Amino acid sequence: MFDRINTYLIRHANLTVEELGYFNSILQHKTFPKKTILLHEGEVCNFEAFINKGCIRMYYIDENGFEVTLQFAIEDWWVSDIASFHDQKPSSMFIETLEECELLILSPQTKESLLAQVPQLERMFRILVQRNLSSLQGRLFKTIATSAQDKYLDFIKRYPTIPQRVPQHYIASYLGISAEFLSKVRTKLLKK
Amino acid sequence: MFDRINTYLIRHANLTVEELGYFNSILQHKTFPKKTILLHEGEVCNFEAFINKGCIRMYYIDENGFEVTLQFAIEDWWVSDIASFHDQKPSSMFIETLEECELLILSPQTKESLLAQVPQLERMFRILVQRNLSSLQGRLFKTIATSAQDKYLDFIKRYPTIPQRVPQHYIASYLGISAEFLSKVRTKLLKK
DNA sequence: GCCTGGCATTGAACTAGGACAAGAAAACAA
DNA sequence: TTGTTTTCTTGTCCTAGTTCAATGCCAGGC
Repeated sequence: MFDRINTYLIRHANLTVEELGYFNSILQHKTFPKKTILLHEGEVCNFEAFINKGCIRMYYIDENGFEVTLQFAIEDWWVSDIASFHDQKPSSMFIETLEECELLILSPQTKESLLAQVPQLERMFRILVQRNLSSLQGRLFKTIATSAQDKYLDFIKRYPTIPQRVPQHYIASYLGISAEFLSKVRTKLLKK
Repeated sequence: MFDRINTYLIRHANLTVEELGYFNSILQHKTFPKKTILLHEGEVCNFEAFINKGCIRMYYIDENGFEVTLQFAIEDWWVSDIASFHDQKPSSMFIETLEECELLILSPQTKESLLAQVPQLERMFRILVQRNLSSLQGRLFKTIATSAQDKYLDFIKRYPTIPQRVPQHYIASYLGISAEFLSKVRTKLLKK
């Protein structure tokens, strides 16, 4: 049950066996069926979850019902609305399971005490957020600067396993194009 | 010289007078004329700089010379390509002064020793990056989901002082629209 | 005082991608 | 198996925003 996260932790922080054990001991293990909404817009996000198994999508919806997928997350990823979690303020996004999911969960309180007990995790989480930030920067650039086709090609190159796991129209909403147009882009690519 | 940053530090971390003094003591104070490129694409970013005075722009350029402004930064902001700075790998962005700038600079080494001396700063920097991430998430959403006009209105509301300080075509490149179209949007708004 | 180069504006022609509608094809449930 | 829902495709028409080119504007250097 803790194999994945321990492998992850060993790679990203060097903890003693006791620290690792403590980390494991405060995690809450939960499973959720497919299509469970873990966080609604307007709610406060009270989890930071490590995905042990499954696939999750984070997305926004605007006034007109238009959806933008912010992120797909699979095994070994952390999911949370960090801003909401950290400041305990209402979130403006949704988080939803796309498959049955097995999660290891930190609450704001357990995370606090974890950081108090194992201060060097502060650094691990910082680096995690930094990487996230940096990849989001690159994505914003591509979203603005490149064509639908290039964004799609880039996506399947970067995340080769995702297209097999999630409906195509969610990928469109990640790329910032309509589902119909993505379909057209794909047929054009297949003809070559 | 350290007024601004100390006000900032007191607000964001609670340091003792000695810690504050130590922080100040390792900062490198530098000024740069307008239009100085502080970081070129391909270079390793070796600064994390607090803006004491001035205005800075971070941007990407693609193969065709198309520019995307990632960020404007003014007084009280930190600027750096965090990924490049942290991993000491080549950056893919440019950082340029738009006005004469007065900066307080950390190098990778001084930042390391600062964090070693004053561990609770680890948290301050993490929160800084978290806020950044969260606002970039919101921006990506708006970039994808809203019209040019709404993006512009949102921008001037969020950053009311920026339009007076930077050329308009840079704002267009921040919003992800052409300079010409921004001009058309503006004249349309003025007619109302 | 005048020239020069960066900015902003405007218009005309064009295009990438959107919206809508309708059908086909999977996926799922019972 | 059959009905139901969700997903994917394809075509037609449409529009927000681009590109290009021309013009004017002003700020700064000498």
